[in-house]
Amino acid sequence: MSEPRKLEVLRAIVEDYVHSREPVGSKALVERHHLGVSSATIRNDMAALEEEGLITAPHTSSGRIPTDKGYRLFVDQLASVKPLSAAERRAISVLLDGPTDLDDVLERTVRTLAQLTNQVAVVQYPRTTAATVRHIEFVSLAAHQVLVVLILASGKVEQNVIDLGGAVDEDILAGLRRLFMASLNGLTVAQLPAAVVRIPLEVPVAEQAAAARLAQGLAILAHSAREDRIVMAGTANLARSNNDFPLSIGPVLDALEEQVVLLRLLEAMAQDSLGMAVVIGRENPHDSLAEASVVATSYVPGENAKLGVVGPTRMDYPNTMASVRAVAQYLSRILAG
Amino acid sequence: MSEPRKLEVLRAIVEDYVHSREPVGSKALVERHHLGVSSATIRNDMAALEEEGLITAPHTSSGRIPTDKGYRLFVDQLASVKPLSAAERRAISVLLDGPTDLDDVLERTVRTLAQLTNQVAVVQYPRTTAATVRHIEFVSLAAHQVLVVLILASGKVEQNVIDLGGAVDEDILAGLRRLFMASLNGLTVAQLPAAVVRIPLEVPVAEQAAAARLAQGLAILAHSAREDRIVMAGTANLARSNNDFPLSIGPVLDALEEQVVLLRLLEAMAQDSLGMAVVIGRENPHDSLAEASVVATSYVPGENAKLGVVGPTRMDYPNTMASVRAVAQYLSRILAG
DNA sequence: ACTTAGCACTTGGTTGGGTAGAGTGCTAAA
DNA sequence: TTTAGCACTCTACCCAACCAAGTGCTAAGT
Repeated sequence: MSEPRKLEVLRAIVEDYVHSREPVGSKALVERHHLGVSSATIRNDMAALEEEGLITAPHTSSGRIPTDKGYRLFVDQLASVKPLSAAERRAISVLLDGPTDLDDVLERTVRTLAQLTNQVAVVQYPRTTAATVRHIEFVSLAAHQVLVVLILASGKVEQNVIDLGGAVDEDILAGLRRLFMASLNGLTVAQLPAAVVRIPLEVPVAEQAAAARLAQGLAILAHSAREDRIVMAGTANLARSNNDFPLSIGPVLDALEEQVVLLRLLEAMAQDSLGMAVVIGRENPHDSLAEASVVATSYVPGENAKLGVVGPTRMDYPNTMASVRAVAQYLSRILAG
Repeated sequence: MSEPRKLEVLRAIVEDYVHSREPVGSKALVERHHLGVSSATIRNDMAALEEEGLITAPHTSSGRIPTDKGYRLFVDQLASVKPLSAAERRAISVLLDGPTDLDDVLERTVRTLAQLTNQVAVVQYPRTTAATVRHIEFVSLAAHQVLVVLILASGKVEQNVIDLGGAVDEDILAGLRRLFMASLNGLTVAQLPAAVVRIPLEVPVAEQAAAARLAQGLAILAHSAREDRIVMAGTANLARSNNDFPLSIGPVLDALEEQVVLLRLLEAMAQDSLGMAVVIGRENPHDSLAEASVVATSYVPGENAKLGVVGPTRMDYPNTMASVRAVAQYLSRILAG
């Protein structure tokens, strides 16, 4: 019994099962893949693979399907990265070229990825904890109301309306703005809250109340700027691809709506040497994703903003990984440009 | 055969079917509802109702289920508006009290509504076509790059990074900003594009190229500010409530992701005297929602920003309508305050 | 030491018939 | 107009038989 052939059998099982969604038997295998041996030999190999926990039989005397462990070995050692077709690459570039507004680009990215993979696509917003303050603006709206705008070097803009508690002269507001800018310019979002509380102490008593409110407004903005967000698309694909397995889609939709779960998961995913991260079935910490796999990668090399797809464990890993990687590369190129 | 009793029978059928999800027969009806007549009489009434197209029998000699027309008559004439329970009202106020940042509030609103109705909830952003320009800001980022920020009276902030095509002095940029502000202040978003194109003609030749780029950037922002958006939550409820009818959820998810469909639908929905709008099954223009109903209402009396839920035609209309109305009232109170 | 042919055995899915239950429509009487 | 009764019609369910696919094992072949 040769080790290489055993792995070849595993690969064949994974590929056939992903394709047909039905347990695959020894006879069908030798027919579809021209392994030069008989079905009996394959049966022996299969018994060995089952022994190792890489495949399993849903019922006695039915074909085999890969286990999570089997998929794991497949993606780690057996999957060759298929390059995307020209049509696919064209689709990506067409869909992603255009205005470079962050929201816009991420929106189109997630749609493209969903369409490309026929699965649920998720894109995490670039993390802004390390982003520095680029600009601060106070805009008078009504007598007491001021719109506080915080612009970060990453291009992200946060704003909120606050109440000053009393009328404040335009000139004073402008002066305060200059003071805030001078004190905060270049700080990271993480540093801002600590720095901002000291500012009111430096202004004339008459302006302290207003300055304190502004400071608090900025602190809130800094806080919400640090919040991670994800956008997603393609939830309908989930319903389609799993129409024979409708039981499991509820939990998955749940997990997807609880963005925190997904964010933590993306955060924790370890990437291989090529930067791809794959979590398969029950490897996942969250039970509701027990029958789902996540394929993700960072799209900005330094930071760990990620993007990826969520689909059934029985997914076409090579193609999915190729799509995820390609989209990530396009996106990082666009954001860098 | 009395007309009032016939309607009573229809009401009973709708209520039982919504509750049990199974076709309801004459015998079961007389048992559950103490109508003072025999099952044979009910059968006669049912035959009449079927004649009128208000109910239908899935198969010969099975119970009856309401048709879209039957639901329509039910909501128009038979449904009494049940007040929410104290617990429900408490849930709403707890969930919706808090910061009044627009994004935040709408997000919490949609979650609350989804949880309350166990259906998919949608909330449309307030329309901004009529919003006027409150403030414009140009922020230098890199040598050629400027962040253009457009702030509307509604509190909405749109921003985008544009490339000026060449270096521009800070002072010149400030001057341009004042000019733009003077020309555009108070205009509506709808008027902005026409007004903005004339501005570059009024500046020195040396600044015209930059002014033109800025103008175009603003026009784009105005355009995207006019775009309507919706937020939604509770898609998992769809999977849960329809677990016996998994076929139809794919199309519905599709329609929900194509926000345009939903926006147009909300737009077109006619409201009754109480401000509630209900579209039932095939009354809906879009085929993918043929088995779904939409219950919506405006949450800002003047404008037509709407909020509502999407669910199976077989839904509990009275409770759903009560929830939608209550949430809308809370939301408008919060936004007004 | 592997591989292979052959065979007995297991099992899920499908088909057909038979039955029970729920429900209807109709007729005739109250 | 209502009601009781009855014949009729479905669907859902169960059961048996059967088929197809697949396995594990043994014994023979290389």
